[in-house]
Amino acid sequence: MGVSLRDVADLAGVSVKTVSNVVNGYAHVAPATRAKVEEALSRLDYRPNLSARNLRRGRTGVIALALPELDAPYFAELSRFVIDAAAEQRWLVVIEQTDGSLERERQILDGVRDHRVDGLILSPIAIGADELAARTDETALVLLGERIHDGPADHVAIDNVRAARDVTEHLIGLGRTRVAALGAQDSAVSGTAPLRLAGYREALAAHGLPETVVRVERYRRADGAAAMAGLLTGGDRPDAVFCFNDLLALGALRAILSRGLRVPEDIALAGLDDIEDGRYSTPTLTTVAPDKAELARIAVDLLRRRIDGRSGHAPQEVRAGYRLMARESTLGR
Amino acid sequence: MGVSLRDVADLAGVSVKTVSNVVNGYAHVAPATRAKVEEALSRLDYRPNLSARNLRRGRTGVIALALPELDAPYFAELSRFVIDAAAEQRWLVVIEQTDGSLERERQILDGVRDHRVDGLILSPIAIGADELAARTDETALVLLGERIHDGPADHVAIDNVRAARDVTEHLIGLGRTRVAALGAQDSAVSGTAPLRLAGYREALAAHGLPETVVRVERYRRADGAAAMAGLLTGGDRPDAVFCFNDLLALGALRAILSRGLRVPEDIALAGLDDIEDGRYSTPTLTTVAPDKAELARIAVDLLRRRIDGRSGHAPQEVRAGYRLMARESTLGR
DNA sequence: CAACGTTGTTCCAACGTTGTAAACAGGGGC
DNA sequence: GCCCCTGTTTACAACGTTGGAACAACGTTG
Repeated sequence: MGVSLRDVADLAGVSVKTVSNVVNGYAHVAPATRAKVEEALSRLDYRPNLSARNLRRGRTGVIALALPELDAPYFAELSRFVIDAAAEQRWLVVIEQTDGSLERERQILDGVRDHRVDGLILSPIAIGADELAARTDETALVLLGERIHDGPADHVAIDNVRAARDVTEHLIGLGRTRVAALGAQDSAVSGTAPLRLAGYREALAAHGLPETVVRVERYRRADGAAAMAGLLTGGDRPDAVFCFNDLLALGALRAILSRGLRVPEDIALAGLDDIEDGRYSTPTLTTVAPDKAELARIAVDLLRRRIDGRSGHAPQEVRAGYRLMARESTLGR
Repeated sequence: MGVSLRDVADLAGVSVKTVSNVVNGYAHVAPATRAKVEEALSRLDYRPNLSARNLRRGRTGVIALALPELDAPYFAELSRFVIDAAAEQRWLVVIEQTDGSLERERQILDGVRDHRVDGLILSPIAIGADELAARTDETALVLLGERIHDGPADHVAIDNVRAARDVTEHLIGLGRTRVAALGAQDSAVSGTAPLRLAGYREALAAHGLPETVVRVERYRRADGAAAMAGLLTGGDRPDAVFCFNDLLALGALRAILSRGLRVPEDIALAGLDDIEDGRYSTPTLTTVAPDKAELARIAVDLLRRRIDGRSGHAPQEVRAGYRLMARESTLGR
């Protein structure tokens, strides 16, 4: 093994505890002693053994971030911010991928128990509020990016309903009347899809326009392309499409362009997430930009409070900001 | 704290060590005893405390993956595979982001996080072979995606020179004669850029064609767009461009299209990495597809060997496979 | 100058686990 | 009936750390 407190203590000619005190910044250490110890510390290049420290303190200094898939750009971008925010608390972040499967989400929620992590930030897809409420484990938990009403855990997200309504209003504001929604899901118990759908419906209802809703299995480019292709072969072609995330929109864009139609002239297109790809597509993609840094910061902050002291008992519900980013895909004709 | 071996032992009426033996699958435990213990284990829902186990065993069960930035799609996709491959070894993966800064790479190599991780997979950008060789830390290390000749550590990558030559040959094969390379770098001591540049040069030289090399600061879409814009305002417009990664290519694509030029009719375009974005851009992007799953698997495997037993002493150099993916951006005219 | 408080340091125990070695029980061979 | 062997179980120590009690040294106060 490496250098231990005992080694340092021997070299400095003091007790192990004194070295520990120096390392931990305990106040009452004589300057001379402190100097001796610090000299020894740096001579030996001492690094605390964190397994031991954690065993003693009952903490691991590691939190888990569980999300559907790391290679979806939105989650990759979000992870980056979470890692950075966690680094400020001197936490390491391990990433778990659920693939959106209920199985995996259960497993992770459950497996958090083997004391490997102090807390968990979960971006749930499949699991329901009731099941979450029923969990016995007491590990700190923060839900990210989904709204489980009156949920059993702290939760941070943007206002999905309002964001969806804003985008839809934007499309309607262009003068489009056949506005489709792409990205509804059958399975999602409590995901964001129903919320975005609700926002879409609110906007259409407010203008007395008819709904067209297309379902998808997952939220990848391929799903967007396939769904869009279906929409284009149908009789009544939409003149605007709100995709529930940017990947779907980019897939849809591809499907539209490859059929010789134009965006935005023939079909205006908008997404949600503001992934970087959408800023460089042709045309660039109108979208909603959640404040990812804020989401991450809040999530880590909530987790810190839960871990530190019981931060009040009632689960908190925090909203992060977002901005509508109008780009080429919804320019007026 | 949670349930410990002692609790289980008390309930089962045996010693702590016997419970430990059952948990660890030790052979010589009487069936009756084993049954009793297992009953108690499940009654109490025992989970081993990994801090304690790791302290005892001198392992943490965690490896670090250090890469420039998680939100570059290539690294996000790669991370996914690394996490999956590590999961098979029952390792958790913590991700560190270097932002390609020498500072951060040093910091990570040196402080490999105290004793927090058993090994490190590093995708280096800035650090040089000499400095790597000089490192004192003995944590297992595998380099990923870069070729440091006769390096001091295990290393896995695709054959960047050959891959770059293949792409360039492909462009030349279309009948293009003014083939530019986009993505050279001044700073990189030993990055992939010089290797890709070398491959490009080999191909051009073989056909007696002139070189055009454009440098970039970093490998993001914005850099590709800016560099391409520069290339287009110059006098002698290229009729084909090999970008050193897909992000650069997508940025370049945007720059070309926004000037009213066509791809591939006016300019054929190819990248390298095979990120998903390039499969859905319009036109779709010709690229080299490194076998990311294989890269990850090999990296984890090399690391496992280093960690387990001293796996021979000579650093290994392993090549992963790749495929040229010809897509719309290089269709014949 | 004795009692006392303050400051600095050490000793001991404990966190939960597992390797080592020793103790123990039962069975077979003499 | 004794001994040894095998199989099973246990006691103990140790991994490196830190909280708390104990203790030593010192200066202050009555």
